[in-house]
Amino acid sequence: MATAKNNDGTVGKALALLDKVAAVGRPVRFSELLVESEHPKATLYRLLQTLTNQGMLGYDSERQMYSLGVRLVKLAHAAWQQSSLAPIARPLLDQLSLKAGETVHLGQLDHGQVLYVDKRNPASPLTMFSDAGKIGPGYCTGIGKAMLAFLDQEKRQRLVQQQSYHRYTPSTLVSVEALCAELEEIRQQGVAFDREEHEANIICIAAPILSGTNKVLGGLSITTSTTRYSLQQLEEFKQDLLETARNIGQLAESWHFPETNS
Amino acid sequence: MATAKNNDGTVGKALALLDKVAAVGRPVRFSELLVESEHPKATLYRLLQTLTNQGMLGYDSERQMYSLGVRLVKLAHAAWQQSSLAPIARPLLDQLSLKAGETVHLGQLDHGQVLYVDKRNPASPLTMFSDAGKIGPGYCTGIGKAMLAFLDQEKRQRLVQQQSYHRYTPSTLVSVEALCAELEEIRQQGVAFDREEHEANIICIAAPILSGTNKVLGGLSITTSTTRYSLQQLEEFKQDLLETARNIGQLAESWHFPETNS
DNA sequence: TTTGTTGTTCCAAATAGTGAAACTAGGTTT
DNA sequence: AAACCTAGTTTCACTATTTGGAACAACAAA
Repeated sequence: MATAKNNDGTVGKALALLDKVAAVGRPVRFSELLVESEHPKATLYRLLQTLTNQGMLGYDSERQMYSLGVRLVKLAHAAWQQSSLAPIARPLLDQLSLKAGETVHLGQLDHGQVLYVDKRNPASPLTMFSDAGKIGPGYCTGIGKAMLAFLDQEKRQRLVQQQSYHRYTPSTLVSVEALCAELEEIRQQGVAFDREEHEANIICIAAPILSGTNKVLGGLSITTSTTRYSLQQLEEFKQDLLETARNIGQLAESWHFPETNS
Repeated sequence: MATAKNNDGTVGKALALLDKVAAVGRPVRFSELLVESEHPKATLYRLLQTLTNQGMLGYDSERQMYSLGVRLVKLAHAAWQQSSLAPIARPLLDQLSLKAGETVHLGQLDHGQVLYVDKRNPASPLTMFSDAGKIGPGYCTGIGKAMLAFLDQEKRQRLVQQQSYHRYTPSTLVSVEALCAELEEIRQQGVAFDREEHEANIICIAAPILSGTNKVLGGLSITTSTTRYSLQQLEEFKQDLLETARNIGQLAESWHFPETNS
């Protein structure tokens, strides 16, 4: 849940508010925001006004509803392009997904969670949880575990502690100890598996994307369902997966690379 | 160029700065921002700090470079989903693009320009933010003209005046008069054509998406190249296009609908 | 009309933002 | 190695902005 504490003055408050509107997921009334808000009426009101005439929020004056604004979509386009691995990795994702014939995900670390930044699906549309901009848990997805495993001790420790450990399926790892052991295993194997830990029947194999100095830049996975592949069969993609991850890392290296967020 | 004047205090300044970083399009140094900034060093510095630890900017401490942050990508996902026609229109776009066998664009109006919010290309499957979030000119694209044509007199007048009228190709309309005449024509026909006005060899047919009260919600186009279709042949899609646009309008109606920005 | 919502405006007090200037850390020149 | 840049960070007194209680408007329900 942890979104931005109120440190950075007005800007912080404004952005927290944006998050709140985003979290609601639909246009929302002033009063609805007010009850959950810690701000007094007037303050909240002015905050909303500011955001609205900045285009970060949209306001439907007939229905008196606030929603996220188009300016965000524009900004995000730029963000996606310059601050994610996605544009760099694009051709390589295409290639990998084509070769494997399965869905490929590209993710980055964001406060211990996985932020999916791209996805490639060769035709057969499995319905599952993902799309660019979506976030997923770190402790029970292939990409999440792969990234966590290769962080340096200190960061890893911190992030492992702050996972929320909800038991999505019977296989979900729900303790710090279990996760740490798993991460150790992953470090040895070089790849991580999701053994239906997040969603029943969905399995994947994942690898971290590392910089030249072994900083974690992101993660890459091949996802499929148990009706089509077994975990053993998935392992056959290991070499291709690792190679692609390595290539993406190198490409990122030679370009620009904002390291992933703690 | 016109984004946000410095009215709304600190938040406004912070967001303007975000835009600036976005505009550069690559990671950027403090000093580089400083020379273009009207703020004194210290102010700019603190602004950047605030944005950075809010996750709106990323900071690479080794290279001392700022770039847009991942938080934007998350927010945008939500924005795209709740504040654009895209999620509603999705299945209809699929259908239309499949039927026509050509690329389909979905756009909304944003300060007189076209904000593309989705795209469907029958050959290569979409990736979300790669194209969503892009902006294009209003006066020389199919979608742009279709939307402008169906605005009410007053808004249309204002937006037509503030177009930038750059001559992209020999066919580009570069005067208020020419554009107004064209818009009149479009209103009569119900659809707009892009006759290689924005890019050589690229043509399209476009229709506005209207609400029940005839407010402009967005626009829809089928794009192709002159090597494959003539304008006359494109016109054959007119009925399908109009029907899809009508359906999207109705769907939007029955859900929520932030009207497009002036 | 009265009462109850919900959204908007006021204004004195408090807070947060400002920016000149001082400082620090690397690197370059003399 | 001392002097001198240049780029980035911190300080601090000053001031403009933000704050929020309370009053106000607009509208609906009783």
